[in-house]
Amino acid sequence: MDKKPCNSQESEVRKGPWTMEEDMILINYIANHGEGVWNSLARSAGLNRTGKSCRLRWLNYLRPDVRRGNITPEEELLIMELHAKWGNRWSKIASHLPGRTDNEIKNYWRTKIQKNIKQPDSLPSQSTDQTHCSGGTSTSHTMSGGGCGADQDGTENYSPMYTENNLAPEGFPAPLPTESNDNLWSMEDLWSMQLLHGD
DNA sequence: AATTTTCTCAACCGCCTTGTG
DNA sequence: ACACAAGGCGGTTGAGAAAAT
Repeated sequence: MDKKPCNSQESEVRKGPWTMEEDMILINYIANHGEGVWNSLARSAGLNRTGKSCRLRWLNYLRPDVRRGNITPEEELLIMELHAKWGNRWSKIASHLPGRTDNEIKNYWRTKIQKNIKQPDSLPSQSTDQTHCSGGTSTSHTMSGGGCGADQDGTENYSPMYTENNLAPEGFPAPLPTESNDNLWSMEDLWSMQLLHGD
């Protein structure tokens, strides 16, 4: 790791919503060079973003195998089961839901499930058995190192299953057909532009 | 039709862990 | 063994969209 703070760059670091152009740069760069070493990636790609920001953008939004759209009842059930088991270990839970990101699951939990827990009247049929885990969310940072290390099934990794009819650059899983097209304006455009720009 | 309220989601922040020199 | 930097994770917030009044 290079320990250079990269001098004045920091003052130029952009924040806030990503532009389409930035998305394209990031996608294009990763398509050609792969992920990893986010700080230098951000620099090399010419993005005035922090490595963290690039990583987040990629993982939560740009990654071609990100599955967007409604959480299915099956997924909801799984989320509740896993949450009951592990608490707020969102990334861990997400690893068992192909194409879903920890951020998405976290949001879903907070907006949908947690709300239902607070209003038992409106509980969906299956959520009755998990009210206990609302208290369990307080696992907070006790996890570090210990608890969640006991990952019985950490081996079963995330197998992208939505890779059909896609146009992805070589070596890339394809963009997923999503249930809701809200974000597709950018993703489709970006991916096709990325293809045009090629390598 | 206009305004207000509620909901959803993308992104940032701070802390912790891990890796490297 | 220690210090530093980067990566990763969970919590929180703000903006925009949708729904309700």
